[in-house]
Amino acid sequence: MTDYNPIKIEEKWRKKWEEKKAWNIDIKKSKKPYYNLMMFPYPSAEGLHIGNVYAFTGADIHGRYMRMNGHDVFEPMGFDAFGIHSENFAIKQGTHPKDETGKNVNNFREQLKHMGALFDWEHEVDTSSPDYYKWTQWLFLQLYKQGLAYRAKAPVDWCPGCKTVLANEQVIGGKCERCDSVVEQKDLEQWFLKITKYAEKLLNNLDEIDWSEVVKTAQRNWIGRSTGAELEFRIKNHESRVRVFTTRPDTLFGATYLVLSPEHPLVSSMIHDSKFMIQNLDEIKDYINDTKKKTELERTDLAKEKTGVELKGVKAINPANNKEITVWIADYVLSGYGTGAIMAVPAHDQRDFEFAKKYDLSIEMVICPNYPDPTCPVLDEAYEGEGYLVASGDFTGMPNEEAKDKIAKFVNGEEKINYHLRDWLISRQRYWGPPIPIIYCDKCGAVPVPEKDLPVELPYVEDFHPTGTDKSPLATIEEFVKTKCPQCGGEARRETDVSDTFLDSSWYFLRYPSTEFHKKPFDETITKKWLPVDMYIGGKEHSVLHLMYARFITMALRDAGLIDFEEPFVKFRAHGLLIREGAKMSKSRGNVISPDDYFESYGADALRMYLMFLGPYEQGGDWQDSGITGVARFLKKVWELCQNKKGKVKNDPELERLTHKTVKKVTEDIENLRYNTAIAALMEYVNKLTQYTAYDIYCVETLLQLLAPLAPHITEELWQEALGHEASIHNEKWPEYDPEKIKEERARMAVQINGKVRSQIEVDVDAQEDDMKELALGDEKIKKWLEGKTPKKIIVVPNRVVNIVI
RNA sequence: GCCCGGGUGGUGAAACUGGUAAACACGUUUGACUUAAAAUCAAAUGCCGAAAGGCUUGAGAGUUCGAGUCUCUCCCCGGGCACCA
Repeated sequence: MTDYNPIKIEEKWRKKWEEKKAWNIDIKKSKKPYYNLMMFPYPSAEGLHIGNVYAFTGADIHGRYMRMNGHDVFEPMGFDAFGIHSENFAIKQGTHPKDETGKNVNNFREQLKHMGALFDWEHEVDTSSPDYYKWTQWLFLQLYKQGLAYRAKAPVDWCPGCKTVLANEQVIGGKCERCDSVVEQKDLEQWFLKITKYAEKLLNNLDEIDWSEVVKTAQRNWIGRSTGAELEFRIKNHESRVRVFTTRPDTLFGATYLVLSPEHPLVSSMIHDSKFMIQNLDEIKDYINDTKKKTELERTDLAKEKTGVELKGVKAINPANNKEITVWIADYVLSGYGTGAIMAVPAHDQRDFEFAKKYDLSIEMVICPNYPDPTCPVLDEAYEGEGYLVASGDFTGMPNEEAKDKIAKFVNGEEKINYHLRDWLISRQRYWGPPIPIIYCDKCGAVPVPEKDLPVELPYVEDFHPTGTDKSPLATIEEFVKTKCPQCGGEARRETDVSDTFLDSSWYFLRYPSTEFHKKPFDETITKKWLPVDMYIGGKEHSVLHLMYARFITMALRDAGLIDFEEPFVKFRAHGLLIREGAKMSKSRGNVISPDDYFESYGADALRMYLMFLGPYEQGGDWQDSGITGVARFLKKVWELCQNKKGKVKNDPELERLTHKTVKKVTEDIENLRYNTAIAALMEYVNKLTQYTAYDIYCVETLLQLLAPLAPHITEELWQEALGHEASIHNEKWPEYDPEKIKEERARMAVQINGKVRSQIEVDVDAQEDDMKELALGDEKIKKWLEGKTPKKIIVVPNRVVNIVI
């Protein structure tokens, strides 16, 4: 009998599988395609992170399970190698991202090969290779043609750390998601993708797709749909109008002032137009300047007291009651949302209430909870609840919900839906990304690079460091910038910004099956066969980034007639976070687990299984250093079980039942990504088997088949070498169970008195309820407890419990 | 503030439609084997108690013969959104 040497057998099978290309499937001819996708990593210099291994193992088990269920599983892997993260790392190391990336990709690939996953390396993708980013640029051009890519001057978020502008989604609480710097606001001309066009579809489709609920809610929150009305206020003695967005038109009679954001266009025109006769111009200019100096973080700090300035001399007219009201500017009103102006109803909005208190503005209650009792409560905070209208002209007495529509109509308001979602800013003033394929010509304006001229190659630039200006380092490369206009042939300049990394990853799943095609991004027939993706597994940190962008791009490509589906991922599951002994793993804590250490000591099978055993996959796991010995012991037991070929004994009913039960349990658990309990069931099964001196070989075969997706190497070795099968276990069909054979003959029942367990009885499973009752009452312990008292009531749950109530 | 998760032994965690809480593992203790250690095997292990028994799923209330599971109120941890009008 040979000892279990995981390192040796894993190396052996790794080689064999690679030689045979065991997992590669015929993309073109496949009859039962199953696209099993996981989020490709960015190849950092530190190498494969244990969190990657955790994520990929769970996804690979799913793929292997589907494979044994007869599907042609396509499980590609690639590298998100372009982008700020790779570039920042190169800067830190004093290397060049291009040299760095090649090295890291090779390192990652080698590490990934140790996992024993189904990865198909013939379909690898690297977003930084010209063969890939050529099509990222092509994608941009398609969006441009559709009118979904546009250039606009807008207030944008600038990260002083990364020295580039960022998309909205990449600013978390006023800070850069990459480097944590507080972002600043700049007015710059940038390229945007019109994701807002799809806001409604992105939101509505969420109800239909089979995705983890966490991610769906995150996206719903982010899209942030709110319905209301736009109302118009006249300015007294002037032709100007102010439009406001409100979700509470029912409170219009209580609007006692207007607030404009300091950036509101009307504000600057008022300053420059003497007709307005503003009395405190200097004060207003100062306030606007102060606002400009603030970062978004300071401006939106909830803790800070609200500030504002009245536009003295300007009055607006409340359209509901024609009362004159004052007009203010305040930085708590954001220019980017709604119309950049609000009607303030201090009685029914907490923010307005605070502002009104501070500046002593009138607070008029128009919604009252205790109508028709005319006494309204005295407010020490805004009343935001339901009620009936008071002091609201003809609407007085109406329930406020009903009044929303009616008052909006009464003042000719317009129904309006607003979204929190903003267009996707994709320009980056950085080097390591695909140059945006646009040429500027003095005569023709912005001209897209003709598709035949793609890729616009990223030149190898010695000094690729971000400049810190609003220009990318490419702007200093004369040979790159200077070009001819594709339209008129005249002198022209190239766009020098590159696009956001998330554009690279927004379509990579379309590329994988078509990597062999070099003249198109994805082949039509193959795409029809393989997409949308059947299962996508990844982290929830990309809920409103990658996962939303990918959906948007898919919708846009569909509308362009390039694909025929609008949701890229039929099923998405978010895995949990892997932590270590209760704490997050991070470089700064120095508590990051190295997968290589475990590949080389316990082996990949033990590592895979331990990671999955830690807890429910979708919930995350807490790595305990001492824990891996448990699965290592288990694998050793499995090994030994297969070495001693015990005698053939058929029809041990208890063992047969357990075998079928285990098949059922493991099948259901794997299907639902509950790998931890699947492993527990296998452990129980093995513990039982080791107690037997003889059993049918079928038991061991079934065990290995159930274990194969979790521990691919050891099961292959035992299947072929110990049990003598010629073909791979991974080509075996997934075991089935017979529901008839799971049924027990006898059952243990609890006997309770007033709900407390006092004894146990054993019964035939198909016994009559009365027999169970009788057996319970006859039990010695129960008799003692009853002491001759007559039960008031006896409840029998067959094969479970008898509860005697006295 | 709003929206998702979650709170169960010393630890990671199980528990089907409400029906014997703590499966599976780690750790610990004891014993066997060994000169010894490791490995392995066997036994014990929720808490209190010598035992009988009592108590126990974040807290409190409720529904029920019976609640970790359902309802309500509240507390704590993780995450998302947020002066969004």
